[in-house]
Formats: sequence, structure tokens, C-alpha cells
Amino acid sequence: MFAHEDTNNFIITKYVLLLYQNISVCEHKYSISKCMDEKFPKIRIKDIASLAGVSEGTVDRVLHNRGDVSAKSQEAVKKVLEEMNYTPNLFARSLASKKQYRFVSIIPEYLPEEYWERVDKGFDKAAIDFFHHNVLIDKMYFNQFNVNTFVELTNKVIEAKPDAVFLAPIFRKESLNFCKELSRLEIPVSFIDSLIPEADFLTYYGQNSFQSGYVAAKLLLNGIKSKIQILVIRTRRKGSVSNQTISRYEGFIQYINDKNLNELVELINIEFDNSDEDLNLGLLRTALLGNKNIRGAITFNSKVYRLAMHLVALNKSEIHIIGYDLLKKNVSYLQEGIINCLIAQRPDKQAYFTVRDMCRELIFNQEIKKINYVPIDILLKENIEYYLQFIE
Amino acid sequence: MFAHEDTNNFIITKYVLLLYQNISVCEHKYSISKCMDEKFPKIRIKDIASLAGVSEGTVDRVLHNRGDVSAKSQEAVKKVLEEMNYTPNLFARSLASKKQYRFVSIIPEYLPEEYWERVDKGFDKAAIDFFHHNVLIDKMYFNQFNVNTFVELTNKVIEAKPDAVFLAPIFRKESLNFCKELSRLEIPVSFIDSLIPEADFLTYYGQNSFQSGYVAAKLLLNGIKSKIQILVIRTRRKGSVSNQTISRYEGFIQYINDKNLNELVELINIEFDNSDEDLNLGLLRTALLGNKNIRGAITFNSKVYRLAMHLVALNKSEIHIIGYDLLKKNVSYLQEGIINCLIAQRPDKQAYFTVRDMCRELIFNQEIKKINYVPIDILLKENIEYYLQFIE
DNA sequence: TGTATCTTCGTGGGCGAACACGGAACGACA
DNA sequence: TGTCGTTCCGTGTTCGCCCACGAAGATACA
Repeated sequence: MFAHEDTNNFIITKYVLLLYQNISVCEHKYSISKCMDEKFPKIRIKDIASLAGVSEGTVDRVLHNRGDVSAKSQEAVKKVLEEMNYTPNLFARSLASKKQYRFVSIIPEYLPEEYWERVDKGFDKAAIDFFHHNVLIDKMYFNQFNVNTFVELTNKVIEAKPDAVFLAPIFRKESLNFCKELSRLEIPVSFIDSLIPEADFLTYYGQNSFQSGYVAAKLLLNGIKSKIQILVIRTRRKGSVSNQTISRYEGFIQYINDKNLNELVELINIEFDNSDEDLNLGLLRTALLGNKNIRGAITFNSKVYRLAMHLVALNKSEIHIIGYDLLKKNVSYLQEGIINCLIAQRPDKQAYFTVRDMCRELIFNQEIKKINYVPIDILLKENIEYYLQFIE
Repeated sequence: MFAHEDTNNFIITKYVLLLYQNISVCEHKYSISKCMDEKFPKIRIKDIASLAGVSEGTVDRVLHNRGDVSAKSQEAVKKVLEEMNYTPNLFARSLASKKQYRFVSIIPEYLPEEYWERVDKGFDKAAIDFFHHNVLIDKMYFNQFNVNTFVELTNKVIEAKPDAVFLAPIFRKESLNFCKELSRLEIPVSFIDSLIPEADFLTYYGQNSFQSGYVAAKLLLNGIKSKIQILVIRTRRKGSVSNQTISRYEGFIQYINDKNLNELVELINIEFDNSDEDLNLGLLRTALLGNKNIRGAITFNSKVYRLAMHLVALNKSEIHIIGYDLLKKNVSYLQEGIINCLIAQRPDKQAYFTVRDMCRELIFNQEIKKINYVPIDILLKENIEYYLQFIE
């Protein structure tokens, strides 16, 4: 009845090596003493070679599809590989391999503690983890408010001919051109944060922003019974085209439609200026004077701390505030109870896995998934601490 | 002004190798073309040896504190190691090392799709990842409702003298005895799920259950204005002593006290039987008949699907249900909108990191953290999909 | 000075895999 | 039969590190 029951009715040891070699996971049961005595039956190229009656070199040629092997030998080796469920020792492989890989990451430059810093840290971690697999990551940054910096940068990258590129495609059209060029040079690209569906790319890691807007709406509007007003703060962004914040907004609106809240919820739209905080404060003050029933406020970019700051200044602590991403200032306001909820998206993981998957593709020859949506993490004052503390 | 600005005002390349070698991360800036041409300046034992004017063997003896080295040589080598910021190639090390490690995991046996299955999967993943570092994991299971199975099992483990033990200390007293014995044999133990503070252990991974109860209360009770009743389902557990569900309950109560909700919230306690679902249904029916103002319901173990099932049968869809852990049945009810919220705790990661940290301690000689609380993840119908989909 | 003992240290083989090199076997053709 | 070109395949070296072995030098004592 129990999954791991044996004749003694309770003691089971699963010999995990079997799992590794893909030989039946559950059927083989060993008493611990027996298990402890066994050696690691590692299967090497040498073993495959002798079993197939060929030399190591031949097995190697088969493994790497390098040709110069007769049909007969090919057959024999493949059969043994299959039977033995051979998996190469990736450490030994990287150690012996003389091939070196140059990857380039291209993301917006950032100020300390801004969103992209956390992405960048993910690249750093990956750089360390894959260094001994002969991978080097060159990190490059463009100015997301100046498309020329992007074009100039990508031209340099094309010249340098790296082995792979990781790209935050903020500038849609220019990114697409860049990708086409890379495609022609057979340099693989992976997208991070957002994606360009028409482009040829290896993987994408990012949040489903529509759904994260939907979740935000649920968190802000769940259970309302009477008419309320909600402040919606948006920021115009000149130059860039692709934008996660737009689909977050659309998801937000979709929730209101799905739940038939159009009658109950009135949205008060405010457009923040990117730098003039006095102006923003004034806009907020006016909105609050004219609308007496404001219960909630939301921003769709990562700068919700600005909203929180102003609402504190205006002494409006009863307004529920919700926003995105764990910038230090956002977290502080959350911990103080001024921001009620933050939605996070594991930016460091996005970068790390992007690199890892490129290695799996180019070096390890492993399966990868093309589209990868990261979780929509919900952080409250009460659970933020353990989220931040848990460094993987 | 920007963190990664250079003289061209926008193009920066950071040479990540420098980061790896711990030489200043931000100060060294290279143009991409220059960077692309550079070789990997890997520092090997051989390099250290020649710089220190000794042989590789001597460096090796210093690195492993294996003695037979004169004070003078020791000094010289250590100085060069420091200067060069030498980090050994762990792959090459594991490849060459003849030492093999036997780890044992000891957790409750489980039925398919129960909580412990996900923990077990974490051990499987670790077994695969660390196999080529010469690590083998023996997985053992006891019956959590029969303390004798635990004692008998741990006696066998003691006999087998593994290199490390991973333990779910469900039976407090017996686990402590086991740990003392292991301590005498100098076998390190790590706790998973819960911990015994008096015992000598290497790491602990688990959720802060008090806080996760606190979070559950917030999610269930946030914003209530009028008097309501809440169903609190508990399950008596015979035999075992240490129990996460108790502290979850305490956290739940603490929230009510902190927010002065004693007046508003009336708790209706029900004790479920572990197997008799007809009985449980009856208990619920009675409670619902006698209490007309029930708005929410909670369980503190992972079996919230039983509660959901009964409330569906009783046609009580307006009651908010909250529970723990992503059992398949729980997830189904969440997706159907019957359960409103689940709190999750990444059980697979708990196991995986427990193994990883043991490797860091015994094999890689790296720093580890003793107490590790995993995040308190909040899952709703709207964000569960991406959480489940995101397999690391 | 010779011999034994102890301390200190260098060398070489091996871990599993990549890959270059060149040899063996075979057929074609003069 | 000899020469050349192909096709196929085995061998040897290398990667960075571990570790066993034994050599060299120092010291002590006869």
C-alpha cells in the first residue's frame, strides 16, 4: 500500500544510483548494509568501448556525431550506449575540452538598487557557476532612454561575434534587427524580461505580465461590495516600445471586466512624470481632493515607492497600495505597512536560468524549454522577510 | 552617475572572470573587443607551485592540511594562494578524488502525491546533481504513526555508519537519541521540515510555521469589519510529538491577538478523524447548523482537500477556505475556486539544499548557513499555474 | 664516517573525456 | 606487385587535481 514498503513492512532503501542511470526507480530495493558495501558502478567511455568491441575513439566519434565510423560500429556502439544508459561525466568533459565560450548579456544600465541590478546579479552567479565549463560572460549595458546607445552597442557585439547573446529587448524594432543579424551569423539569442515573438530565439524567461496585472487586481479588489475609487498611476516612457507595464494594465482591466466590477470600481488615472516629484505630488493632491472615495492605488512599474512616499506626505494611510518588484525602497515601505502588497518575479533567476539553458544547449546537449514564465510571487509585510532571506 | 558608465558614456563591459577571482568587480572595465581576445587566466596548483618556488605536491599538502610541510614552505604557499586568490577547480577535484560519500535520508514513508513525495523528489534531484562528486544517497523511510519503525530504522543506520544523515525529526525524543549517537560517531546530521534545537546539527531547512500561521490568519481575516465565525479544523496525531501544525495554529492565534480581533472573530474548533470521512462530514454539518455566520475555514496540515470536499458536499461555496501545501487534490480545488488560498513551502528545495549544503561542508569546504527558513509562498487560483510550471 | 631515522618534498600515475595524429585495411589502377 | 587514396579506427596526450611512493636532506648515534 505504501509507496515504499518492503517485506519488513517499513524499511526501504532506494539505491539512488539506479535512478540516476534511469534503471527502474522503484522496483529495486536494497537493505542498507548491502547498499553501503556497493561500489559506484560508474559507466565510462572505456566500458562502452570494450562492451561494443571498439576503441574509445570510436565511441567518442559516435557520441559527438563526428563521422568516420562504419555503419556496423555505429550500430554496435549506439546499442551499448542505450543498454548501459550511458551519461557522460560533464565535469571530465569540460575539463578536457579546449573550446571556450563567450556569452554577452545586454541589458539596460541601472542605478544601484534599481530593478536591473537584480537581473545583473543573476548573470554574475551564472558566470561563477559555469566558469569551469569554459564559459565567460561579457556584460554590456545600454541606456534605455536612448535608442542610439542600443544600436551602437549591438553593432559592436555583432563585430565581436560571441557564441551567444542574452538580450532584454526593450527597443522592439532595433532588437529585431539585431536578432536577424545574429541569426544570419548563427549566433543564438535568448530573451529576458520580455520577448519578440517574430524573432528567432532559444529561450525566454520572464513574467506573464498580463496575468500579473490580473493578480494585482484580485489582490486589490477582491471582496469589495460597495462603490470605490482606485488610483492608477502610470508613467509615460519615451522611446522604448515593448513594455511589460502595458500588459500588466491590460490584465488589471481584464479582471475588472471578468468580475463585472465596472459599476463598483472607478479608476482615477494619473500620469506621473519620470523625475519631477513635486509635480507628481501636486497631481496626487488634486486627485485626492476631487475624489473622496479612494481606497486603493497601484503602479505598474517598479517605482511604487514614489507613490507611497507621496501618500505618506499627504497623510493618506488608509489607501491600499500595491506595486511591483522588490526594490529596496519598495520593501521598506512594505515592511512599514505603507505598501500593502508587492508582486515579484525573481529577476536574478531569470538571468541565471537563461545562461544555464544556453549551456545546456551548446555544451551539455540537454533538452530545454523555450518559453519560461516565472512565478508571480505575492509578498506581504508578513512574508517578505523569509523571501528575501532565502538566498539560493 | 550610472553604475556602469565609462568614458563613452554608455558602453561598458564587465569582465566577469574578475568577479570570479574576487578581484574588484566594478573597477575594471574593458571594451568588448579587448575582452573577446583575452584568454581565460585560470590559476592552477601548478601556477601556485612555481610562484611559491615549491612543487605541486607541497601546494597540495598545504591545501589539504596534510602536514609534512616545513614552516617556511607553508608560509610561502599560503602567501601566494592568498595573493592569487586561488580557487580549486571542483570538477577536477571530484574527478581525481577517490573518496566516496554515502548519505542517508530518513523521512516518513508516503502515499503517492502526499507531502513527503515532493521532499523525496528533491533528494532525487540532488542525487543526480552530486553523483559525479562521488556522492550516493540512500533513501530510507519510516512509518510516522509507528515509532518502532523509526527506532529500528535508525539503529540500522547507526550500524551502517554513513558519512551524513538527513533527518525529518518527527519523533522528537527518539530523534534526539539518534542524533546523540550520530554525534558520538562524528556523523553530521541535517534536519529537514522541523528541528530539534538541543541536538547537534549541521543545517536546518524548513518553514517558520508560526509565521506561516500568522500569514494564513492575515489572508483569511484581513479587513473584516463585522463579527464572523471561522472554522478551525485540526487533526489529532497519536504518537508523534514534534509538529509543525501546532506552531501554525499558534501563529494564527497570535495574529488575532495582535490585531485585536478577539471580539470580531469567533473560532469554531473541529477535530477531524484521520480516516473516517463520514464522521468528519457529520461534524461539519453539525457545526454549520449551529453557527450561521461562518465565513472562513482553515486547516493547519496539508489535508485541506478533505475540508474542501465536505464543504462542496454541504453546498457551502461562500466559505473562504485556506490551507497548506500543494498536494494535487489541494491544487485542483484551488484551481476550481473552492479553496481560496494555499500556502506552500518548497519541499523539494528543502531537501535539495540540505544535500547541497552537506556537500559544501564535507567536499567543497564552503561556508554554509545553519538555519534556513524557506519562503512562505502564497498561491491563489490566479498565480498557481506559473508557480507549478516553473521547474528549476 | 657509516648507518638508521625522521622530516620534507618532488614525481608519476590516474580520474573520464576530447581530440589530434597517424596507422591499418581495403580497393583501384598502372 | 607496387603505389596511391579512402575509409575507418586505435593510441597518446592533455585538462586540473589527488595521492601514493619513494628520494633527498637533516639529524643523531655508534
